[in-house]
Amino acid sequence: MANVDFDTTPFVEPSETKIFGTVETSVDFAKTFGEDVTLKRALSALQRGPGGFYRDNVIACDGDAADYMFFVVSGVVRSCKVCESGSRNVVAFYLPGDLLGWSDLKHSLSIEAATDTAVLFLKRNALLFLATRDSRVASYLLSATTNQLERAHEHIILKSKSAKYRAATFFTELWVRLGQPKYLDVPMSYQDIADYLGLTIETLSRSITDLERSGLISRVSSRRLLLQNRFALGRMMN
Amino acid sequence: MANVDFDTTPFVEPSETKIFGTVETSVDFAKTFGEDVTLKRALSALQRGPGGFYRDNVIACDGDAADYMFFVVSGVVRSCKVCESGSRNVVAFYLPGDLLGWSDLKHSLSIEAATDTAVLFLKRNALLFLATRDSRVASYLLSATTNQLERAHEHIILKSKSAKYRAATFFTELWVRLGQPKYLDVPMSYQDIADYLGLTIETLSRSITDLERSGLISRVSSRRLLLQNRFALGRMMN
DNA sequence: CGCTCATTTGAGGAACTTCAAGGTCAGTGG
DNA sequence: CCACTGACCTTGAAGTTCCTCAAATGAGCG
Repeated sequence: MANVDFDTTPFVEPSETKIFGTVETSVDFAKTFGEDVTLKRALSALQRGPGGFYRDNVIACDGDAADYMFFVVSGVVRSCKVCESGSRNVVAFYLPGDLLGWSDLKHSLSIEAATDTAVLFLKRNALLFLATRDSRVASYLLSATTNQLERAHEHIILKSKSAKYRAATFFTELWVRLGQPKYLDVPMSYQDIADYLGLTIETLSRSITDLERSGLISRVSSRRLLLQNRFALGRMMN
Repeated sequence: MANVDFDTTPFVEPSETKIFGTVETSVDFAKTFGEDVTLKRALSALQRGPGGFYRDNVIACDGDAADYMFFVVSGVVRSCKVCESGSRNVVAFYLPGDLLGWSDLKHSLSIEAATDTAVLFLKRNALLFLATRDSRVASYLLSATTNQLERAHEHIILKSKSAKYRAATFFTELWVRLGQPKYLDVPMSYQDIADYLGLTIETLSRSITDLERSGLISRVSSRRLLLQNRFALGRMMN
């Protein structure tokens, strides 16, 4: 795991950053709940943002009051823990459409932009209150948490596998989450991935080289991969 | 990780097993929701059981339809994944008061008794429907999942630490979950713990010996430990 | 081009696993 | 009561995987 310095660059206002849209993002969130106008209005009432963040900007610190939850509009967000020794664990990556920041009182993880991102801020009290009034919101929140719980369980299991298998699984699942594009353009740094998988960046690199030699993936360019034989990846167990 | 055979012993009826109470268990669950009589009645209407299980009995198989959720009344339940190679991952332990089985369609993990247990079966449809009618139920479900999500995140982080640290943390947290008793009577087998921590049983054993030599814990008897210096455990990082 | 930062590669060492054997304890039957 | 058994835990020695440190290569940018 890498020794990292916190990047404490403050919140970047959306107006400053042309790359982040505003209109479509609200729609993006609301569309999860269908076409109900009242609900849409209630949701946009409690949102702030979207906030734009550059890669490695800190969105919320470990220990901060958990007043807000975060809805990813674009880019990739990571949640991570840096321990005294300086080693870092990336606990999860969040893609557009994901909602994060479930802790009650304080965030127990640092929430950071893994790429340039746009993030919607949702006041958690307001959201939870809304859930008590509208069961669609409540059931959305519940299914969001259970999905993330399932994902976390898979992550736990993954961490007991070999380095090569971890890497292969990571890229395959990322590819699926990104909608199975022709080429996998890996959005986050290899250091982030290594910290997610519990490997050093060197071991990750060697694993990728290894996968390439086995003909399972190929490197089109630095961060652009081609998954050659998705099923062979599955067979390569433990 | 151990090569394990599935124990497919079927459901044990409560009547057959004197060790599992019946009356107090319903109360145990209902008290989570306070004294509301209607709610209590609704909850007990959708429960089946409590079912008694002996150690290593399978409560639900990986792949089974997820019709029921499980509420632990007594004992310890584990959820785990056995992969083709025969290695096993224990993903979580559930203690009395915990609710598990959140997956939608199919369970993706095997749910088993880690000790003799009593488990309440709750029809998931009914429970989810109840949540749409009573926001207290909805918010209970949400807080249960977020707690487990937080626990899973800590588990993920733990799996990147040294063997000694993993063992120390495990025993400390178990001790806390069990209400900080004088002696820690470890309820599950060392094999279960090793599979939870992603270690072999040998490495776990060596780690415990190591912790004992460091004066951090001592073995009172085989499964009864005394946490000597809880704070030194925290300092012993990575 | 020359800078910086990210990634790759190599060699040696540490941590964990594997394999094999021994020890402990509770239950069982002589 | 004591030997026998089997399940579970502990210990030792050798092997493997991954990490650490160091250096080289490659990519992106002014």
